[in-house]
Amino acid sequence: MAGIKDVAALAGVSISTVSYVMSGKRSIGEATKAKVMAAAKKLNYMPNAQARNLRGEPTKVLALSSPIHEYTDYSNYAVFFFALAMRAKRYGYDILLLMHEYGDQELTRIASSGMVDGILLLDVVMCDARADVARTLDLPVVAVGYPSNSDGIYSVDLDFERMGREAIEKAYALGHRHVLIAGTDQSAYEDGSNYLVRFRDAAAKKGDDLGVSVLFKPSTGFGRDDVNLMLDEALSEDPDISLIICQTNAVHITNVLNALHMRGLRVPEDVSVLAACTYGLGSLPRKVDELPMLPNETCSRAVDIMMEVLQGKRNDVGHVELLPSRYQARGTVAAH
Amino acid sequence: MAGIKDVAALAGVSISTVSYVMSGKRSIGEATKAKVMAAAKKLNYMPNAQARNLRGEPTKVLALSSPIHEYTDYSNYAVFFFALAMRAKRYGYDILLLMHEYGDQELTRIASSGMVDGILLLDVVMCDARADVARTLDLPVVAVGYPSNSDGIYSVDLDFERMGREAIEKAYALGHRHVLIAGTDQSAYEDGSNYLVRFRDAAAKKGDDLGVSVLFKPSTGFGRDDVNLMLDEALSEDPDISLIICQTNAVHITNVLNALHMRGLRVPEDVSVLAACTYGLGSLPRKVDELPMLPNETCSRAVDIMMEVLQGKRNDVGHVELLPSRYQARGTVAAH
DNA sequence: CTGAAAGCGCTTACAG
DNA sequence: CTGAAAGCGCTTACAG
Repeated sequence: MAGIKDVAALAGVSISTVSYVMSGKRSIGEATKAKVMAAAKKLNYMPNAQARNLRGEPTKVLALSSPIHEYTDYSNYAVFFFALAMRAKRYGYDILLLMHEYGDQELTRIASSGMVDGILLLDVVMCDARADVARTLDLPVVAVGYPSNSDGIYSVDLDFERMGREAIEKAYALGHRHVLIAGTDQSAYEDGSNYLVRFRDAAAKKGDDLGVSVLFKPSTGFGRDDVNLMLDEALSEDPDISLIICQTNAVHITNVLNALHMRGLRVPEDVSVLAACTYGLGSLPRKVDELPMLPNETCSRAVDIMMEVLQGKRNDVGHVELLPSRYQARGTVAAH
Repeated sequence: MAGIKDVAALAGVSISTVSYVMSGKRSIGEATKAKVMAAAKKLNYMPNAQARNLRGEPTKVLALSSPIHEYTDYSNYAVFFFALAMRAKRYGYDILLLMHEYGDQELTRIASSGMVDGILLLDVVMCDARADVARTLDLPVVAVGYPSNSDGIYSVDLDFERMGREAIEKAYALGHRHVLIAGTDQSAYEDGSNYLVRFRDAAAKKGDDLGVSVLFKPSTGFGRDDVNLMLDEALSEDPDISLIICQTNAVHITNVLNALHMRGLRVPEDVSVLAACTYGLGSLPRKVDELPMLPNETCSRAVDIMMEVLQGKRNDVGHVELLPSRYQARGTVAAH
């Protein structure tokens, strides 16, 4: 691995000259510059990043803390990963992956290692230990997700409470008075998975306000039998359900549609179906009205904010940015 | 951010003493050690990784090169990501993500930056430019996948050629003489996606040897209509097809099963269905016989080999390790 | 049992 | 237009 000394020796100049040629921070005689360039190219020289970092230059690496849980859905995760990484790349930043279950220790370790310029947080829970640790670090932290302890970090998220309210308002406007929220795994709600809880609770609250009955059923699984059991329970508790909001995934929703079909219920004539907080259902063969996650939007924004902070353009730690979702109509929600 | 000087000052000792206490590479008086530990804890001190690296210590970071293509399936990717990252974590290594479309320039940059101890390659194509670059680096490179230019790196992969042969051998043994391979997107084959090509070509070759007709149909999409069109074409070209090998994904396979059902064809009585080179179909409601990818096995092995190389335990660059797949019988393949 | 000093590969004031 | 030297935060021979 060629170092700056090797290049200097080969070009017959001092190492500072090599450094200045590489950085372009000083005007250099054409002849010298050419010699240095030739030597650098010949030796395949690139400055050692560690040495630059020691001098206080940015590492051009962002840490991405994304703890893995039992119920972690790899495919949804990947979308966020990629979105963040792609955006970071546009700014010349690489991503260092941290996926410990307990992300907070990890954070301290990486922050003091000096290997990254900032930290991105994924899979944020309502009360996130990492947000508290962030306060003690002298590195900027931007969360995709909105913890309750959000001072000390920057947060970007969809406005899930608004999404929950809008879903029920829309239902109300269309004449629905009995709504079922078919949720995902119970444990995800108990662990405080941010968006699930916010959406559900805001929907329930709005239901109370408007006089819309909102029944919540977490799922025990996504298979046909699980779905049938869930529907049996729900319909026996409230036979008047006319709108089902699925806060789940493609497989589950497919099975819900199948189950309704089997019961002779037409969509949307008899029952309306809406997917909320879901990913990329648009590419599936079976279309459903959707209040989708917008991972690209949130992740892009998170990286943009990180860049603004790193460039010293903002100084409002604790700022929370909530983006609106976009309703995708696909013909499965109708008036009742 | 507290440095070694701060700790030394607070503890009233020299920085070398602090260093030795932290590393444990020298015996230190109990009193001094206690003072240093207390100071370090109080200041939340952790050694700066950049500085250590400059001194030649390992960075404990592995680069993961995983170029993104148009047809990249995020969810499958994620499985490999996670498997590699989890295994690396067991050895105390973090992962630095590189996802440029042209991974080779990226590789040179990272290698000379000194930020990583080694490089892992994902999404390897038949003739992979990155493998050639690897030769010029003085960092170990381990590929998950088996390029044709595999000297200069270490490679780990499933034995897809063997998998292809075994699929046809099994078909032959069960009396099938007309087999359809329903493939994924044509472009994936054209780009030389390693495993797809190896499996298909080995299957075709074995078909020739045994007198089994092997028809290959790439897919134009995974939806119901795409599948029906593909089946129409295939069955008109060879009406005697009795086994369909799907080299695709869950959505596609589901639609193949549906399409067969619609045509009044029973599985496996009339047509057998086998999934090959697929991911985690076991968790889907609809079970299918499968020759699955084993991402955990391959990725674990890749990281293990990387560690062996880093520890100087092996010196056989160019080594290729091919792991056998495991046939998962689930009742959709029968005698004909 | 502990410390002063060299050096890892760079960048950047300070000189000329 | 170019160079000699200090220093980033560590580790480790070299001394005592």
